[in-house]
Amino acid sequence: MKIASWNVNSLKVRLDHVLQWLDTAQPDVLALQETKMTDDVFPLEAIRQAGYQVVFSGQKTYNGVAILAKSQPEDVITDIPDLDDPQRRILAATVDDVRIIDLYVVNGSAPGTEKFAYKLDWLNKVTAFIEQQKTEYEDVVVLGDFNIAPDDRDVHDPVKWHEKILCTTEERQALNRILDLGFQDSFRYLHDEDGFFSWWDYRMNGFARGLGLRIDLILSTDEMSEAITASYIDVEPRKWERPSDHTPVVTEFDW
DNA sequence: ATGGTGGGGAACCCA
Repeated sequence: MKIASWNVNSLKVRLDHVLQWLDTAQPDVLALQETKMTDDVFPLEAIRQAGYQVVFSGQKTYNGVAILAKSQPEDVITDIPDLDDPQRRILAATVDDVRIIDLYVVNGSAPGTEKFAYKLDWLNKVTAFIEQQKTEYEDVVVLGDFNIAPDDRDVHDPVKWHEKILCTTEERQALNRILDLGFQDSFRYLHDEDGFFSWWDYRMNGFARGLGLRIDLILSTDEMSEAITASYIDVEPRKWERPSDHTPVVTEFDW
């Protein structure tokens, strides 16, 4: 089972990239973030014609998540307990008996801001939801744009980013609380080197200069993690014309 | 300390 995640930064602009990538990568599951569109204009037909079923939760202008899969995603959840939130950042569905939880984690702006407090509160509530889902479903994959670089290996310049947004101790502790529920960072399960990134700022020519962070993650339960056969970041789409600022991350399981 | 670029949508918000 091949599972992928990609923050597309507008599915309207990036639809051709997604279709192109699906055609060659052929994942069983692709979780998208930042579709930035309402459900009534979601490009259902184009995705179906590519051989994928899809469920989605979108809104105007911001956020928006979708799960594309070769099998029909079922038992869809878009809202979680104690989080009465118009922002469409959460989508859970079952694909081939694996519970897929697609997250577009709050960016958080900067430590000390209201948005940062919202990020930590949001992560707390999502962590409780993941804990609940883990009791209901045996096999769980939590993936998406976490907007957290797990540790300094995931940062091109850890000194410059020290305690900056995406790299603060509080955010990393929040991620660790999810991992402590019994998940592995599937990329780290196979690779311990630094210098692998999934996002580069559009500004200051960040991609060409290697100014990246690894903030797009695929977490798998400890048991599923033993079946990981490959985990990697596909940087190719970041080189395409008019790219997303994120590139797809992929994990393959013998599952 | 600031601002750079890109998407959305039509003046700024968000990242």
